[in-house]
Order: sequence, then C-alpha cells, then structure tokens
Amino acid sequence: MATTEETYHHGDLRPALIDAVLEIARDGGVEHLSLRAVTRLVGVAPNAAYRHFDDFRALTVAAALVAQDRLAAAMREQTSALLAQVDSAQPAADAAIARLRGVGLGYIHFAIAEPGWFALALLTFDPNSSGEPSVTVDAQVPPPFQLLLDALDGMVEAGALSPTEREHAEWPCWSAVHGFADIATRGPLQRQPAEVLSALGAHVVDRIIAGLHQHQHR
Amino acid sequence: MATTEETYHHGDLRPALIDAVLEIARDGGVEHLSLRAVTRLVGVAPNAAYRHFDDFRALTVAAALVAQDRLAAAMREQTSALLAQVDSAQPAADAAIARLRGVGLGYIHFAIAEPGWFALALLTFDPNSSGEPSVTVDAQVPPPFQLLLDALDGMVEAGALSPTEREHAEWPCWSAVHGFADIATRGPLQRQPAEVLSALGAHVVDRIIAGLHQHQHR
DNA sequence: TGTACATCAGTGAACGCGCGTTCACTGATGTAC
DNA sequence: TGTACATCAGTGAACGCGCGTTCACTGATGTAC
Repeated sequence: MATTEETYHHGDLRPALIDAVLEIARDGGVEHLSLRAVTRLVGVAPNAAYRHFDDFRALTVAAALVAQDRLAAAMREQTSALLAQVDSAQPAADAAIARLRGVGLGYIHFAIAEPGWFALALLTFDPNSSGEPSVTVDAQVPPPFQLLLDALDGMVEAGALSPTEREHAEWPCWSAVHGFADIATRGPLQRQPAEVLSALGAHVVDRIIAGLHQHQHR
Repeated sequence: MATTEETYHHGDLRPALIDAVLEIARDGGVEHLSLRAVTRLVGVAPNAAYRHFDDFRALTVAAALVAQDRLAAAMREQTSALLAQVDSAQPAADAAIARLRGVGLGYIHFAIAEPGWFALALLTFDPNSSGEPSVTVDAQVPPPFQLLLDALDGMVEAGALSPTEREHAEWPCWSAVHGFADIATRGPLQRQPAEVLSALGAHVVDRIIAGLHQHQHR
C-alpha cells in the first residue's frame, strides 16, 4: 500500500502493528491475539516488533488505548445525536438527561457493534494487571469514564440531580451499562439480534438513570 | 488424606480434580488453570484425568458448575439474613424488597470475597463458547439467575412492582450487579478495601432497585 | 555531486517453555468358580 | 477359602504446537565531508 512495496524496511511498522492488533481483535476476539499472529498479519518477522515496543504487552496496551479512544468517540457521537433531538426551548434538565443517556447508549452500542474492540479496550481496565506497583502516573481517568463523570456533573448543573444524589452516582451508572455490555457481548445474550440488544440496552440505561433519584421507599 | 496413602489407584480422582480446579482458581485466578497444573496439584499424571473427563474443557465446566452453585448458595444466605431482619408486621413489599436486595448483595459479596470462584462460575456464562450448536438442552436457567427471576416475581406478588415494571426487569438488575462485580473484581476498583466495595455495592443495588419503578420524567 | 560510514530497521534461526492429547503399558481391584 | 482372570484406574514417555524472547546478522537509509 505504501509507495515502495517489497522494501526491506517496512517504513511504518509501529502503526501497522497497532492496526494489526485492532484487526485481529475485531475479527477473532482478544483471545486470538499473539505477537506472532500480529507480525504474521503485517508480513514481518516476529522479533521486528521489538524495534518499536518493549514487549508484546506494550504493543497490546498501545492498541487498547486506541480502542478506548474509539469507544469514547462513539459515546460522544451518540451524545451529540441525542442532544440534537432536544429542543432548545426544553428545560436544561432534558438536555442533561439526553447527554447522560448518550453516554450510556454509546457505550452499549459500541460494545454490541464492535465486541472485539470493546474487549480490547477493557484490557486497560485493570490499572496494573501485571501486579507491578505502577508508580507511573497513568492516574489520568480513561476518556470513556470521564465522559460519564462530566455528564453526571451536567445533571447537577441542570438541576436534574441533587448534589447528594450525585455522590458515587458514577458507580451504579457504569455498573449497569458495563454489566449489560458484558452480558450482551460475552454472556447469555450474545446470540441475540442487535435490535433486541439495543432495546434491552436502552431499557437498562433508562432504569439506572431513573434510579439515581432517591425517593420514597425506606 | 484417604485411608490408603500412596496407592497406585487414587480412588477418588474425579472429585479431587474438581477440587483442584477450585483451589487453583481461588488462589491464582482462572488464568492459571491448566490440565497439567490441576493434575500436578492432585499428584497424578496429566492423562489420568481422561479416565473421568472427555477433555480439559469438560473438567473445567464441571468445576464451574460447582462454583456457580456456591454463588447461588451465597445469594440464598444473604437473602435469608436480610429477610430475618424484616418484621412480620411490616408490609409484604418490605420483605420482597429485602429478598431482591439479598439476591444482589449476595452476588456482589461472593464476587468480592471469592473473585477466583466468581470468575470460574462465569465460564458457564457463555452458553456454548466453543461455537458448537449446543443442541444439548442445558437450556435450564442457571441457579443464580433463577433466584433473581423468583425475587422479581415476588416483588410483583407483594405489590412492590407492577406487572408492566416487571417486564425485562431482570436485565437492568443483573447488569448493574454483574457490572459492579466485574468492576470490583477485574476493574479499576479491584484494589479497594472490602468495606469500600461493600458500601458501593450496596449503593448500586439500591439505585437499580429504585430505578425499576417507572415514574415521572419523560 | 559523490563517496564513506554510522545508524537504523529489518531478517533468520534458535532457545526453552508449558500446553492438551495420544499411545502402549502396568499395577490394583474385585468377581466367578 | 483360594485362585484365575477380566476390568478398571492409573503411569510414563512422547507427539506436535504455538508461544515470547534472544542472538548475531544484513540490507537500507541518510548524514558528513
């Protein structure tokens, strides 16, 4: 594809390797990922990857961050789409709710549409899975989660949620949406058609948003 | 441990293998499971397992079903404990809610207390992960999920939930609880102390139960 | 503008590993007479 | 009660596999003069 085919030097190997990880994860799932499968796909010797990454894990993490960004992008798009349907004459709370719904539905739809990428993005889920102290400040919040936090803050600003209700609200929200994505992706719903999953996902999102308000019982 | 040590025949190998799977999953996580690790732990040749199981997957599934039963048992215990705190003079709805909370909290607490077993139980999550048609009628609902369905039906009987609200209610419930368990177990909350997880988990359960009621907004 | 040479980005072969599974076997068990 | 023998439940060695990583290498690139 590049200008000079068949050169000894690949020329653009680093991004090509990341692309290959994404392609394999997309088609076959994360469990098919391996250094050798990735380099094989690119058409390069296995050890060539070591010019660009410390080890296979580092390559995998680089690709996972790309997948995570795509997830965040999907969430932003969904949010925009829902916000566009809100009339500016409507109360601010309506827009805030649309935004929060967009965050949740975007997450779920991405998982359904791209289960392989979704699973890949989750590899960065565990802050330091190799058990190392992780003194490194990757402490920054992952973009998808930040979108949720912002949407919840927006709910408070719009008066759709009280400051008390806002406290820890990210966990019920993320739990519900993430749990549904997991169930739809790896679990018992995985063979259901996309429309069914989409409808159930919307139901999950609506129920958890409704539940953020503390009312009567108890 | 058995009466005759050092015999050529183990004598009770099948359950011993299942126990070994449970022990490895408990201590090291599902990712440390292998036929060889399991037989090594029992002190038997790797191929000895083939006397009792078709292949490694079958052994793994047998152990996963045990883990699933233990999860269900934990859920039942938690439910009983919460129900015991409900005065019989209180309205039926209170008991129904306590029962539903018990189901959710039991799931979450089991995941926190025994993450390895929880992960093992999830291996039966996917109805037929090897891609086979699975004509076999393992169609019966897994015990933990059945407990949720029953608790939700109990909510309707007690008048704590309308039949309309009951529809598909299992998905928001399971999504929230399962998602939290995943986040607490494999995700960003995994290094948090048990008390924090327990408190957040309770919050998640309460929010999703509250959300089952369809009210005002929209 | 042309050449020398350091640097860079790949190759090729090999390593040691643990895996699931197979094969032909052998020792122990328990039943029939 | 004692022996013959089929059955059962293990052993031991080997298989082929794909893996991540290492080593010494070589061809291509680009800079200095």
